[in-house]
Amino acid sequence: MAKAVTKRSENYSQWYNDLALKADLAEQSAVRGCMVIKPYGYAIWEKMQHLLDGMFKQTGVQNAYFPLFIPKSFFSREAEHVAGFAKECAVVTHHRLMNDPEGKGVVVDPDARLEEELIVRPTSETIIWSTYKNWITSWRDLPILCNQWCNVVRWEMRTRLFLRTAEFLWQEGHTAHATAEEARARAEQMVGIYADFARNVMALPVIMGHKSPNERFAGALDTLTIEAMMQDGKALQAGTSHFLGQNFAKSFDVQFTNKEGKQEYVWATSWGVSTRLMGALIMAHGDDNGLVLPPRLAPIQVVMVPIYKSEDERNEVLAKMKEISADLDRLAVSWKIDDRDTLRPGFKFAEWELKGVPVRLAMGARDLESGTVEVARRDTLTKETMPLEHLADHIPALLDSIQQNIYDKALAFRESRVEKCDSWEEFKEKIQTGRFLLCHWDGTPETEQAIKDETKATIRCIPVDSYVCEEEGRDIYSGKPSHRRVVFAISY
RNA sequence: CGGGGUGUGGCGCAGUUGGCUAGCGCAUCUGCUUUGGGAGCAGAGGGUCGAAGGUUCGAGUCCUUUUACCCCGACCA
Repeated sequence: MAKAVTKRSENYSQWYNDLALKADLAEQSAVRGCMVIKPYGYAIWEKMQHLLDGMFKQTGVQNAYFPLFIPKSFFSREAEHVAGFAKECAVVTHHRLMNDPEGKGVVVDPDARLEEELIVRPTSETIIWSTYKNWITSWRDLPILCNQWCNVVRWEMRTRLFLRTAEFLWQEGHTAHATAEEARARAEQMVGIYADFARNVMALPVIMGHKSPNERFAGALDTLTIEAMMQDGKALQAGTSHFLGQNFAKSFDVQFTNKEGKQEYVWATSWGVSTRLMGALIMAHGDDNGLVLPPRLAPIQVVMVPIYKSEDERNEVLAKMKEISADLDRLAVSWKIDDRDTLRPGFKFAEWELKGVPVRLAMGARDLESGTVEVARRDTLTKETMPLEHLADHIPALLDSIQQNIYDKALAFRESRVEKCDSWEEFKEKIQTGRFLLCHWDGTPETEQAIKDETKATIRCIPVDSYVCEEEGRDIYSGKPSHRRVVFAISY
């Protein structure tokens, strides 16, 4: 096991990469742009899946599964959608291999060319809407509320663990509604769930808002987003929810008979979060000692490290730890006793810190004598010795306090880097220092593009629940009139 | 696709104007001592130096070709 990760302050991206590797979350695969998610990383992802899935189901959403392959013709029905994804699609052209006639291994059989190429889904709107067409005839069939957990492929030029990989895991929800109002409400409801999940489970303060037309999903009329600030002050889009209007219904001819007996196109939404959330977790909370997991997401909430000199001592400590673990089971706290005999305590301390386990209990001869245990918390790296008797009752409160503290810390960090800005000169300078700048914008794509070209900054969102600032002013760049401030930042 | 960089045991690297048996740290294995913050000592194993061709008495080192990966742009959750 290597020593500590690269210092966060020295090289942020290297720190990030180091952390993902050394905390045993994931590694680069030999396959171009692809990632292997290791068991520990996957355990965290599974927990995210489980919690989100529960939240979806409470709103009536059901899980389903649609094919990985999309016939090329489906894909090209919605013009804007194609334009948005065409440049990053993997395409299946053949269905058979053969031995190389010249004996150089295996080659693609030229006779096995597909009549119609299949696109490996970069997102499933098209295949799903071609299916929904068969499901929907009457207003009684609506709404349809489906979600799928799956992988998608986007052939990115440059990739980074979790943040941007050629293949990634996500959930995508696709709903069909009888009215525009209902669809809009659903899109808002789902982004609300994402915000709730980010804030209360991931301890990630996010800004909820609308995307500007430039940043909108290809084919959407409105895109809602949650935007988080990473510890380098850059923005990360952590989840999106789209109001698709009738675009896909029209492209795939999905109509229903309404209560008045008239044919109408259905209204659609889609929404998703991906394994990118894992990247957000690392970048928002991690420190120089490694990952910091919010207790509600930690696969292991409490790790116990025995300290001993003899076999007898070892058995005695482990027996006490078994007792503690029984209490923790009753309290639904997940735990692990690290009884590996080949590693020394100091090593284990460092390793579990690297992995971000919220609470560590250490117990040795000293504690056996005095009936105590050492309790260390990951978020503050502080330790205290406390009597064994009331330990179990103390743990849930401690986990809550860690959860809250991680959120508060991230929020305070963001607050310290969000500011209003009304001068273009100041903007150009400040935006490069990792800040969210609240500025006036004239509402035109041209202005946003010009700002992006000059500074790389984009409108992260037009906020709806924090930093809302409806006031008259002048565009930071063009000087034209504006009615509200929007959030500008450089993003991942 | 444009600009820059790197390929040497599992990982990270050194290798001088071409020279003798290719080296170091980490990791691995064995033994003993250790164990309350990433252990110490002793020993051992592991390499066709990215690939192909060339120059030379002699190439990790020079030349040509090629390939892979990384970083900075364009594209993006």
